[in-house]
Order: sequence, then C-alpha cells, then structure tokens
Amino acid sequence: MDMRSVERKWQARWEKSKLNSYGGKQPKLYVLEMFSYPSGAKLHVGHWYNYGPTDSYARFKRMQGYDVFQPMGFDAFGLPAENYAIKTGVHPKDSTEQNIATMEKQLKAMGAMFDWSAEIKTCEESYYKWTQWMFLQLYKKGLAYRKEAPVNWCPSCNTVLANEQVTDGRCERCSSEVVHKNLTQWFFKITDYAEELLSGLDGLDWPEKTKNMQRNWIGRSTGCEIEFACETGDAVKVFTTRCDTVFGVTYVVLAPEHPLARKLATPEHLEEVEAYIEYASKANEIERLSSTREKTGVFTGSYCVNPVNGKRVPIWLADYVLNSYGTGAVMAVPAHDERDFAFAKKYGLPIVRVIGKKGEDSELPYCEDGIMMGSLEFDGLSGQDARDKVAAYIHKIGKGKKKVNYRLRDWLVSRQRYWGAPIPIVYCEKCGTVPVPEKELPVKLPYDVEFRPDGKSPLAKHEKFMNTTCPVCGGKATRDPDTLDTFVCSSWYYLRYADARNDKAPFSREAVDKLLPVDTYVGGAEHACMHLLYARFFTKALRDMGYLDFDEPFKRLVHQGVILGPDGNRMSKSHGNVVSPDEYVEEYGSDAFRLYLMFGFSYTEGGPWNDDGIKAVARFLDRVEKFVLKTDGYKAPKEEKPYGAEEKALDYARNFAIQRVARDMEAFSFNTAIARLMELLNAAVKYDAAEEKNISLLKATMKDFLLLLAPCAPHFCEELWEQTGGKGSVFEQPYPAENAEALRLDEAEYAVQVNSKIVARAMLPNSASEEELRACVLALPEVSARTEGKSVKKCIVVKGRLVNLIVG
RNA sequence: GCGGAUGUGGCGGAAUCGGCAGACGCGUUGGACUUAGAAUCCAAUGGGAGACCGUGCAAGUUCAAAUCUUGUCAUCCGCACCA
Repeated sequence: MDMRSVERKWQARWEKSKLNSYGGKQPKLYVLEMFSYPSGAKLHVGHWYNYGPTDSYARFKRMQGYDVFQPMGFDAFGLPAENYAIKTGVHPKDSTEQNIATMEKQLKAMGAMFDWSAEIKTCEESYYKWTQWMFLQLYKKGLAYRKEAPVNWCPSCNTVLANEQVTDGRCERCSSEVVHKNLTQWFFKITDYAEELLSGLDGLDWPEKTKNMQRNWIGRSTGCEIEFACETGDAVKVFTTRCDTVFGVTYVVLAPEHPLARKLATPEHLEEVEAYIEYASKANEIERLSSTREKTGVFTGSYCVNPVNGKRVPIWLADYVLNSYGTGAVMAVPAHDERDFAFAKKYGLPIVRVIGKKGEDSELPYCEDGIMMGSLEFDGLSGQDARDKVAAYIHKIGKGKKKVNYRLRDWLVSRQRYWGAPIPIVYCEKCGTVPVPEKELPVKLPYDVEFRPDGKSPLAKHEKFMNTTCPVCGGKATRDPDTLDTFVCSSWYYLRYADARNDKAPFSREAVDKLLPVDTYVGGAEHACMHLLYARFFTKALRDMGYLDFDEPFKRLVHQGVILGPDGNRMSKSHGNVVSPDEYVEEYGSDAFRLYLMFGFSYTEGGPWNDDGIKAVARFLDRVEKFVLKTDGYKAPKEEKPYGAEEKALDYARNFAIQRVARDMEAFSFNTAIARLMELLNAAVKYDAAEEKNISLLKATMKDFLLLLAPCAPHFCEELWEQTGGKGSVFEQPYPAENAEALRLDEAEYAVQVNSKIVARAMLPNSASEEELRACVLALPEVSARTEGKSVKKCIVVKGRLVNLIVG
C-alpha cells in the first residue's frame, strides 16, 4: 500500500467530514494530551510517543460510542525561545510562529483526530488576554500578592536566571557563580489550598507514584508552635513536631534571614552576627545543595527562656534553619535530633537526654519515639500521647498551640523576562498598586523590545510600554515590567479548549459544564509537582470564585514512558543519539511508526529505540493487507461448512481478541493489545490453510479484525475498509462486541500435577465436577504410575487450569 | 540520608485471584521458493547430554511463589538540613 498517498487521502476526508470534531453529544469523553512546547523546530519521538498511542485510545473510545473531544495547542511562551533569540537575534515571536507552523503540519500528517477548531496558542493576544484576566481574578480574591523574594542572579551576565538556567550553582551560559538578589515579586497563594490539594489526591485515578510525589511536595506535618520569651522582650516562636522533647532544649536557632536576627545580637556580638548574615546570604547553590556539609552558625549573645522548665538557653543563628519553613526558628534538642546534635558537638553546646528507650540506654542522638524522662510530671509518657499532653500543657500556659505546617510554598509567578504574558498591574504614585481594568485587557506584549540581557527586565527598558496612566486617578503610572511564569498559561488551557473562540470570556460556563473535567490526561511524569499541581490549584480557585462546578481538572492521568536513544541513554544532541521520527515516517508511514511505538514498549515504561521493531510492525501490516484482500475475494458457497472444532477454535480466537483488545486498550496496555491482534491474524491464516472452510465465518472474523486494528493503524484500516466494500468511515462502525457463547469452550487443557510436579497435560471437559476431574486424572498412565500403592491425601482443583494430587 | 519504582531468554517484553513462566515480536538455526540475493512462506528456538535447573541474591509462608513476607544487592526516578 502506498501509505503516503493513502494518508493524505484519508486526512483530507476526515477533515472534510469533520470526523475528528467534537459533536456535542453525550456521553462525551475529553481525552487530552499535554500540549506541545514549540522550542524545537520539529516533532521529536517523544511527541509521537505521547500523541500517537493516546490518539489510538481516543479513536477506540470513539468507536465504543463516545463523543470524543481531543484538542491540541501550543504552550508557546517561555524561556527557550527567548534564549534562542539572545543567541541568534531571531525574535521569539518569529521563531515561535515558525516552529508552530512546522509542528502543526507534522501533527496533521500524524493523522491524529485532533479537533483543530479548538486549537490554542498561549502567546496569542486572544489567549493571554484571559491569562491576565485569571491573574486579576486571583488578585481580587486575595490569592495574588506581592512580596520581596530572592531570584537567581548572574553577576557576569547581569541578569536574572530561571532555576533551569542554574546548573550546580553556576550560570548555564557563562559558568559564573550565581548569587541571590532580592526583588519584589508576585506570588499566588497556593498554600491556601494545601489541605485540599492533599486530600483531593485520594479520589483521583492517577499513578500512585505521582500522587505520592505531590503528597511529599505539599509535605503536611503536624506539630506544635512554642514561644520562647527573650530577655529583650521579644518572643521567638518555633515549630516542632517533637514537643515531647521540649525539656531537652539546650539552645534556640534562628535562620539568618529571621526578622529578629539582628535585633537579638548583643553589642559585643553584633559584628560577628552581621558578618554571618552577610555570609549566609551569599551562600550559593552548591553549598545549599549539600545536606552533608558542615553546619555553620553564630551566637547572638542573647538568651531566651524555655517555657516548660524556665531554663535559660542561648539563641544562635545558623543556616541549617530555613527561614521559609515553619516560623524560621527551631528549638534545638541535640540529644534527639541529628542536625542539632552535629551543631552542638561542633560548637560545644550542652546535650541533655530527655527521651529513653525502654530498658536500655540508647546511643545519642536518639531520634525515635521513646519514653520521656527528666521532664517533670510528663516522665513515663511516650509517643503521640506524650506529644498531645505536652502540647495541651503549652496551650494551657499560653505559650503556644498545636499547628499544622506544609512544605508547600506560595507560587512565585513573576519572571524578569520578555517572552511571557505581561502582569496586568500598574503602579501609581498616588494610588499604589492598581490592577488593569478587565476591559483594557490584554496588556499587549510589545514586539520591539531589546531582550538581550543587560541587567534589567527587558520590558523595563521599553518606555512606551512602561509609562501609562493610572486607571483610578488618571495620573502618571508605570507598568509591572515582569511577565508571568509560563506555568500560569498552562494552568487553565484545558478549560479554554472547551470554548476556544470565546472573545467575551475565557470560557462559558455552559461549554465547560458540558466537557470538563478532562476524562483522560496523558503526558510526561516530569510535571508531577509543577503543572499538575498548579492546574489543580487553578481549578479549585476558579471553583471558589463560582466559575466552575468541579474540584479536580483531570480525573484520570497516565504518564507515558520515555523513549531512549538506541544506546539506552536519554536522547540528546550531546550524546549524539537522537532518533528523528521523520525518516521513519517517510519510509514506513505514520501508521507503522505509531504502531511500533505501541507494540515495542510497555507504554508507561518506555525504553531504548530499536530499528528492528519497526520493520517487524511494517511486516505485520503487509501480512494484514495481503490476507484481508485475499479473504475478501472469497465467495461464500450456498452451503457453508458446518461448525466443527476448527470453526469453534477460530470463533474463540476472534472473540477472545475482541475481549482482550478492548480491555488492554482501556488500560493503555497497547503492546499486549497488538499482540492479541497478531494472534488473531495467525489463527485466521492457519484456518485459511485448510481445504474446507466456512467462508462467512472467516470473512466476519477479518471484518472484526479490521475494526479492532483501526484505532491503531487508522489510515491503513480506512483504506482496507473501503477496498473491501465497507461503507463510510471505519470509525463510524460500532466496536465489535464479544460473543460470550463463543468464549465458552467444552474442554480445557489442564496441567496435571502429582505432589505439585507437572506430570501430564490433559484435555478435560469443562462441565466435569471436581470428583469427575479427579477420576479422569487418576486414570492417566503418567499419574497412575506415580500413585500406585499410595493413597491420595488431597486433591486440589483449579477449574480450567490444573489438578494437583497430593499422594504419600 | 529519606521516599518510590524496577530487576524475567541473546533482545523488546507477556503472565486478573498465588495455579502450566517466557504470550506476541525481534534475533538465531534449519528448510521451501529462486540462477543468485532480497522479499515471502514453513519448522525449531530458556539452559542442560540427562536426571533436572531456571523470574537479581538469600531465607520464609504455601499443596503451589515472577507474584505474598523478611533481609540483601543493583539500577532508575523524585526530594534533599522542612525541625
């Protein structure tokens, strides 16, 4: 078959007949692949692996009667385009549009049933207008706020770097050491939803691993906040999960960035403290990445009082305490915490045991639960009970309370970059921070911008953009020079697809109610804690604002694996092991290529690319074509051969395939689905080899075969469907239904065991009772030889599978 | 360091509940067709001459373990001073 012309032919017909468009009927099925990031000029194997098999799933569901919505678009803003621009001088808009044009063409050539009428590109005004609108809604809701936060700063390039541009603490371009610099930036208050983002995971049909990653990322921990009164009159609040160790506190530690750090320094320690704070602020990523590095710290000269026992303990600063978690301060119990222990050893601080292990003196630091000692009336308590009672006491004396903390931080969305959606905020000398009125959206991203780095945000240098008037007072105002993190764009795109051409709103409630949530979402696992968490946050926030009526955007999530280079390494230019799909598609066709991707790997595992596999799949398609055309030429006689053993066997194979292929497709177990199809073809070919055969049965079998294969090789099967006289599109045919009767066999092959060792195999009737089976088996010569003169103590029967006789 | 996953022929990978390990395919070998090759078709193919041995390794539970339990090694991924 000349696949190139066949592909073009059917793609044109599908487009004309709107076969791929969502028709608005029920039951709907929203199948979504993560949209493409147009950083490279072409589709790579990873795109194919994501989109090809998932499209086959979508087509399979369509044949099962669902009105499938499968849109595609482009996550078009972002750093790579801007970096490319800095390197080559090609404007990000131009390179992005060029890449999108190429990728659109390739995606269409793939022949997936994407509904192009809903296509979106996040860098277009018609889209980012609504991204900005989202920002304003979050701002109105109090979920967007501004605060000072550090950014990665390359002193040599004089620019802000994204985390991805920092490798081992150095600038990816010039290798100079990256430092931290504070800038006032916008945050989204995702932490407001920490609890719900955590609990909502339980009801999701997502890979357990991904759910666990999110759980750990959110990092809920329950403990207690305790106040230590300082002699200066200030109070240091600490958070601990181990308040049962509070009697063992020998010092208190603040993060160097803690607001009280300077204030608590006594005059004779001030210089040292200042120096340490300065040192800590310069600590680069290399050092921070290492958890094994030696701890550093400095004594402030101040003391505070342990509220439970009145003990006076010193206050230290140390950078092993993080300012961004808990209260930015901890009570140090060196006897029962490894970090405190190491620090106390280094600086000669006292170590006091207050937890013991039953009956033995455990080595310090002892960090497990144990029995309280040296803790006044609490002695003898242990574990959670001990913590509850201590917490209650602390609460009673007014020095603290139980507290839940999360590791999750608020989401920093400001980027000091050009190629993104501008933040729709202006700053007015009189009115302060003012949101741009919705009717003035979009705040357009100007084209003529100097995006080469020179120390300022690219937009900050664009006077026409920056200088504006205050929407409130009409006076002079300046715009926010930053753009939004591209993850903001991708946090709501699945909603926009439902109503992509709406110019009055990001989406209508009606459209979203009809299509959302996404039923099946397929994409890479690398987004577990970023995109997939942000999108959930957006959904919940929009729900609370009354724009939506569901809690979770993606009901089912599937991660495809990664296709590695032939050498088993991740494909990369530096490895020189990049496989381009283009030549293969050119040579074997789109169908064979995607069929190989489905057959050659376990979908969620991926694995190294292998050339031979694709030849095998091409050969399979050749066999199919020849055999389908051959049997189609048969004419059924007036009197068909009646059903005998061969016919039953073929009919069984046919119905077995129907059952298994459907089950495997549903489970994204594409390799086994195709294996079942190969088996069916083999069975049909074998049946065909006989002199006498039932032509109607054979033809009906091959018709089912074609329908089962169609989602996996769409162009190929459409063509064969037409050539064998099929009417309309093969995808408008109902999916074959299995005939339970044909799957019921009269006999099955049993494994016959004596003392758990297989001694024979026997065809035994399925209708036989356990007693009858036992009798049949005992009559077998292989069995009788081994049971002679012995008594059968036990007989285990697994219906349809085995009989095991225990003799002795 | 913590958390999770994976480990099965020469290779990619199968194996609902614990029930015939190795489906399907690649590769290899032999044969057919051919002047010859390519392609195609047919057959064999875990190891071992054999009794038997085989799912990373070592124990355990069970009539029965790739599957369950414990320990251990290796690889991969995520987090990484989160108090």
